[in-house]
Amino acid sequence: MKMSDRKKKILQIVVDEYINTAVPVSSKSIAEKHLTDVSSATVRNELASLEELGYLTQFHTSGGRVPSPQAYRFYIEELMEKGNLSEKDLDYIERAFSGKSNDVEHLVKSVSKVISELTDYTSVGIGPHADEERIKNIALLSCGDGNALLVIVTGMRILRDSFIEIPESMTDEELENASKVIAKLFEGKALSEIKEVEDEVLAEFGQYRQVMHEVIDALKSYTRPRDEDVVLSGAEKIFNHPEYDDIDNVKNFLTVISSKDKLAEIIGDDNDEIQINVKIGSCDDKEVPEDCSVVTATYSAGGKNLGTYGVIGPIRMDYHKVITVLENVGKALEGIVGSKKKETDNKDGKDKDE
Amino acid sequence: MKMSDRKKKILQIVVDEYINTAVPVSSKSIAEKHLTDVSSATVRNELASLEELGYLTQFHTSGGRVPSPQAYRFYIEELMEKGNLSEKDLDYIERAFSGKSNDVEHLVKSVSKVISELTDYTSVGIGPHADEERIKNIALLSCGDGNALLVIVTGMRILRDSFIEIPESMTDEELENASKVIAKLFEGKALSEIKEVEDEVLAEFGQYRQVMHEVIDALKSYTRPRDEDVVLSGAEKIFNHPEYDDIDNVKNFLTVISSKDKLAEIIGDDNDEIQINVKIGSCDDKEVPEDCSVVTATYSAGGKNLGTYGVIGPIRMDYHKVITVLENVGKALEGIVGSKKKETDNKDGKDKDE
DNA sequence: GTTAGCACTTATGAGGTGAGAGTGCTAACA
DNA sequence: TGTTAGCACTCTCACCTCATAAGTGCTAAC
Repeated sequence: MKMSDRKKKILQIVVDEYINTAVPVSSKSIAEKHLTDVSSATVRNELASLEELGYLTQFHTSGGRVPSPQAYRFYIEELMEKGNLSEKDLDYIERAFSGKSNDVEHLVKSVSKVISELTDYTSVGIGPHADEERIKNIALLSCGDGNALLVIVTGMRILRDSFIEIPESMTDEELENASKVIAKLFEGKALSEIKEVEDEVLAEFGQYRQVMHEVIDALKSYTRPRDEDVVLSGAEKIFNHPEYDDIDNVKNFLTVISSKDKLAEIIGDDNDEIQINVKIGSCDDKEVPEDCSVVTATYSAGGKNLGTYGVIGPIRMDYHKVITVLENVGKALEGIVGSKKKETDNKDGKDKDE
Repeated sequence: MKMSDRKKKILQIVVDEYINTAVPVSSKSIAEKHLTDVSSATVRNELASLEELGYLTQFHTSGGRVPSPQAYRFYIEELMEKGNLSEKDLDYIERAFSGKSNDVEHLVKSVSKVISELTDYTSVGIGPHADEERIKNIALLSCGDGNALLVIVTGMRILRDSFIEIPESMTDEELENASKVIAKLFEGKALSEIKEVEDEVLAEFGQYRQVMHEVIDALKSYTRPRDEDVVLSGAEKIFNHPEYDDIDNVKNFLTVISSKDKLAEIIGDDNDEIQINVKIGSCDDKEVPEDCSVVTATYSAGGKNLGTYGVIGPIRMDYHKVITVLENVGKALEGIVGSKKKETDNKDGKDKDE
């Protein structure tokens, strides 16, 4: 069966209406409010046929129709009317990101918060993979009790490990020297390259091979994603949506969002090439809880990955709003981080003397 | 009216029973299960009198009785039977804290997790005030783009700030020297003492006064409590308790626990001298949400504050279990951190050369 | 292809009922 | 004076019924 224009129009009305009201929509209301030139009976015929095509479902015979996941997908891809945010919202984004430092933790938190505030849904953010970050500085700081703190600074991110054990015989001065050597060795390297230079580096450290081993292990550990990189914002926002008047839904939802692992899984395996990715519960992705929808975007600026951010909420989500917010936040980030990047590059150019 | 022994006994039965079953307890069940030597009518008379004293309330005439907050308080102070944890639980605690590093973030997280797992309630932890921490090491690490990272290491805690701006004219070498001078200046000082030495320190830095200003500001900022210090564990655990089958209660609860500020307020203003502190919703503390109860303990080891930890849940809480867990975790921490402290002290002694 | 009309289905809410649980009170008893 | 049996009273809860409203599917006519 072909999708006539009228079918599309009606489907769009159903989805729009349902997103706004959360009430199953009836043929009568469509005919009265939106398609005044035909009768409810005609609409009814169209609805029946849309149902046959898999776009609509009914809870019970007399309950109006509700869009299926397939309908949402079609809506997002073809039907949704484009439009931008209000001045107020754009302003909010602008102000939120002005004067932010280049610390990745702050960035992830504030991006996540902005998205949650503007969309009125719970938002999740996960920082960029550390793999490709290049080491800017690295130091071993003595703690005076047989331990040293390993600090690693990269372009967008400060990493640190718990303490590293150092031999009792190692003096503060030796530690300092080791620190300098290590800094020289690793400066400019990406974390993903550590493995490749491992053997070479170890060879240089005859006496303090063990310390170096620990340092390398710590560095390698940062290429794995960490719980701390996952940020949640606006968990309480789900209560603003009537599907979460039901305790079981809340339970389900809360169980998922209280596990950073699960969140990371849901958000994480995005295809980087898709700018906006929509996963609808159970049908697209078995990690996404049933009855939930996840919309994510992976941001980057100046060729640098800035992490993946998104919104998690009911399938009946205001996709238009959410997608528009995600797009605009992306643009804003690109602008701000992009301009910062430029400054940095210039300075780097000046400073560099190799 | 005086509290006869029998009244106490009956009150204890009511509280115990209600904590276990969450069902209002009736005179009949008390007479049948616990006080077989008197009739339900007698119990009824006692219950009526306990109600008059303010220890019990009824939702409706035929609904059995429920303990009032006052009853819980009395129960905790006088009636509750003491007893220790099972071997299994003690083992769990033991294992959880073995091999932990002295990084405060890890500590707070794992303590909070252990408490939540063992009590089956949501747990909150807040790290120790940084005020009294003594600086062990401090460094400025160049990031190569007009910024430097300030890293501060203290005994129990690693602090770090976002980047600090440094003058363009400052070379890496100068920065390194400044870093060394700063380390010497502040080593051994408590964060709370920064203010006192501020002027003196600034005087030493003719050329790079501005950098020093930023460093001092950053240091001072750490004496204020920060959101990041508050940790939440087992939020989903509330669903294991029937009072949270009600959506409004869940909403209330979730709204509170998703704000780190609110959590800090609830947990934070403990009197340090009280080992275990119980706050019952609205009657003890207006920060604690109504219908909620918060039990906290402030831990310390070797004279060092280790933070405040606790449990938040329904007023009908298993106080005995919770308090026992908190006590045992406290003891375990004291043992472990205490022994670590000793090691550290010895080494410090060796190393010190002033 | 569209429409009016009508029978059919189902949710929802009001109203009623009986069982069950628990209490308060009273009068009798030790 | 404390304890008890007995009984009337209150309140919840589950269950049923019933009327209503909303919405559909189908059919026959346009």
